[in-house]
Amino acid sequence: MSVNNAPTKTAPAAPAEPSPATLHEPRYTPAEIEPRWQQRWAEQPNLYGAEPASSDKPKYYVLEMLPYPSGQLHMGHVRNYAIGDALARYMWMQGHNVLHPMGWDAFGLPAENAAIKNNTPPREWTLQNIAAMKRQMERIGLSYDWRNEITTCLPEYYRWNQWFFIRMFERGLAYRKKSKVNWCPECCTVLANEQVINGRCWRHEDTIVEQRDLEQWFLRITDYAQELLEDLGKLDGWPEKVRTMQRNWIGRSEGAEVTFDVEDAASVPDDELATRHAGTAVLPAREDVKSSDKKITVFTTRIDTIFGATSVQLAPEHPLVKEFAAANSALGDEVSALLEQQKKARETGDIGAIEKHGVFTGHYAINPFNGERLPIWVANYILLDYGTGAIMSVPAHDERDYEFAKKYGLETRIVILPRRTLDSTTGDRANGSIDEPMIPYTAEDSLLINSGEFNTLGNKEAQQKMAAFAEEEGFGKATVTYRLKDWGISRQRYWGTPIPMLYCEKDGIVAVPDDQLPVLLPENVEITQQGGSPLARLPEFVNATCPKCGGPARRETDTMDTFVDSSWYFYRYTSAKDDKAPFDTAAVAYWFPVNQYIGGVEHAILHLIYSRFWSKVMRDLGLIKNDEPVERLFTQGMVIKDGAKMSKSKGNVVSPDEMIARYGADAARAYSLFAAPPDRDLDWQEDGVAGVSRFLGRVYRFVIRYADRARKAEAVSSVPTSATSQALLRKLHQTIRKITVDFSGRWHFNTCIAAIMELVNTLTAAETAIAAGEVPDVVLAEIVRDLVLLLAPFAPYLSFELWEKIGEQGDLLRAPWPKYDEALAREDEIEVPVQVNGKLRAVIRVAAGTDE
RNA sequence: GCCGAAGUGGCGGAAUUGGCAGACGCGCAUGGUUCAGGUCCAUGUACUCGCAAGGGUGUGGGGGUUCGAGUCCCUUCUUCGGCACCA
Repeated sequence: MSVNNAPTKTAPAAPAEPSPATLHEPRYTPAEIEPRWQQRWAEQPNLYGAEPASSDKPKYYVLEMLPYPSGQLHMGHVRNYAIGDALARYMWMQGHNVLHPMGWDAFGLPAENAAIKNNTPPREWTLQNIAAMKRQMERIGLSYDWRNEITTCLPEYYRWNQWFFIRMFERGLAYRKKSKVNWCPECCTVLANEQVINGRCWRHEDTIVEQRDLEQWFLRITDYAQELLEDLGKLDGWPEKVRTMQRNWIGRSEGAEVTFDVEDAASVPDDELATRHAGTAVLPAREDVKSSDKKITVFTTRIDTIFGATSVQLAPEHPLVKEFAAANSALGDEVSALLEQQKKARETGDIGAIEKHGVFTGHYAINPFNGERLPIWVANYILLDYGTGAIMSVPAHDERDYEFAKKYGLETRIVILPRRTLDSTTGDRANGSIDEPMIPYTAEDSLLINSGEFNTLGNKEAQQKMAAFAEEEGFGKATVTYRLKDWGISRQRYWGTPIPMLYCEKDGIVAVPDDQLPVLLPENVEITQQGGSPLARLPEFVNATCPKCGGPARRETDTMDTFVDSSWYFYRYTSAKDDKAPFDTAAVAYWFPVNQYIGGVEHAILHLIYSRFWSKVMRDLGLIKNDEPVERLFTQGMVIKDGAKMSKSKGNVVSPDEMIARYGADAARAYSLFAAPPDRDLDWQEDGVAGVSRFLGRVYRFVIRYADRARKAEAVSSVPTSATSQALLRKLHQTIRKITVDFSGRWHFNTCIAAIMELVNTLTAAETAIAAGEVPDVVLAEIVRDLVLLLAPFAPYLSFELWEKIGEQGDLLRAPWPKYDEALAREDEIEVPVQVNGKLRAVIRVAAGTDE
């Protein structure tokens, strides 16, 4: 309606009945109700406890990602836990035996930073934060089984990190090597590849990660690359987005390695040497030219194009480049420049955009397939850490090689043709017939030319035959390369699990024996921001005895990446008090896999790939039976305010405490479910919380108003029906159906809560009829009772309060979820629109169930 | 560049299978209740023409299939997320 004519408008205002209900009604006061129930729940420590494996209920393990104890819950946590809590409560009510645990990812850098800033020991700071956050969780009313709470920074937990580490060491899955590692100058420690995002630290998005040469401990996750990739196919309860991200991260690529000999320059006749120039030309095969002892192995996915190779390209850091540069300082300088460009590109994050530069080394490599000698170049776009750090360059059939060749005037040789080209030009393919504009021609469905005995083969077939040929001849083989690298877990920091290793002059690297575990993290450590492991400054920690020879040994002073802690924590929840083993294998066999895991998508390729790896290792150790830890994964969206993720730096943080103080925990958590579907980003609007709070108030008053009638209702065999009670029951059963169906998979809790709102709107609209006695007490009792049950997963405080008010004695959490009756939910008549030529012509009413 | 998700009122979002687009909530408007209000209640609220009855237009844009399209097909634009000289 238009609103600009208010004066003339006569409001229908059927003199609003002085609604007796509104006069002296009790008000909904969450500030009074919620603490009272919180107190009562606290007096029943086993309220949300899972039953043992002997339970006759089907098991259901619902898990939310454990938080880092920063000291403050934020709205992202509240949302995450509200989703999990609704599910846990629903599953209990559906008759499942539910494990719903919580713990603390308690090691990590912030504790050390806080220690420096406030002069508080990391342990104390962390434990205080845990206590504070636990209080917040209890205030929110989350249904955790706290009996199996874990805190990863306590020795009872981290000793098992050490135990696992030693098991992996024994099997060669943990090893030490010197290599280039990512160094965050802000964290003063090494980072895993997964913790580097566009060349920046995952915790410091403005800090460029440096490369350093360090000796570090690695876990051989690459041993499981293939299985990690394959088993993604089994995880159909995971979001496709996460599976794709992991697939990309593992980055499998099939191809071949081919080893090129490097020509011995001394064997080249003088007349040829005189004609050599800038390394742009391929030199023909010559019997009298000998190989040196140097070799270059290249990785290629297109061995079928090897006859088209016109140069070999090395990464600036390739070991052979160092040898070449040692004898040629001018080359050394140019290579340094190339390396500099590559580093810079990595740091700025657009390595794909830098201009290609290269330099000719003056050396030639011999193509083992035809004896041709290819100039060896160094190029800034070749990465040492992918493949072999060396490639064969085929300008006619690779975009990058083409670009490079064009810039430096290298030869271009066509060795594959589109199949269709050959259909029309059946005979001579010797010189090919690709038009210049078609180059680089990279299509896979093609045929070989100019490739000696491999001519006319299809390229797929050629790839197999050529790799097989290389293997027979001993200069290559088919191989698979992964982008995934081994997981570097050494951290030069204090607040983490000590790596349980010793260095003995006589016996070398020795594991700490199991009976000496845990290697305790010392408490009296001075923490500073200066580099180097803080533990190295504690002689009483460093100096140890070799368990093999009894002689002096030096203790490892690095600690483990905190992602080790979270890689297996959910197994420990099944038996957190076990002091003989990381967990009770029988309990794990009962509870695993986790039925539903809920957390943020930011862990898609950190925690979620590490923990899959860890599970597979534990399976191979014989500890567990399951191949995968998590059956279904749900990634909830972020909480946004004013268009940006809530963060202190942006100043748009909404504190859960403040929301709870103002509207109550029920309203805050129900709003976090109502404002958006859980997998999407949620735009926080405080007025919306007020709206949900109003709704809860309407529920409260409605139920209280009829609590007496509901309580006194007596079951009767036949209920007199009226149109009103029919309509109300229909709406009720439609609502039950909607929410039940949604819990089975779709999880659009926003529409579930909307459905309850609709139900309440329908009920309030019928109050005149109810007052007039058109709805029997039994019906009213059913409606009121089911309404409270429907609300229980979303607003537990209010539900418990009303449950008691309507005279129920039993535990609401274990009360059976209401069943819907299809017959009652069905509409008697439905309206069917009839359209002709796009115009609505009529709406006809037909009995429900009428066919088309 | 490649892969993925999403574009619907003033706002958050509904519309599991093609069937009256805008449920539910916020906001806003009017009225009532109230000493007061970050209270409660009622009614209205996509846009647009019209005093009204009533009409027209509408789900990022363009085309198509269909009696009927937010939904299916083709094409295109925009936003967000991931990967990226990966050989």
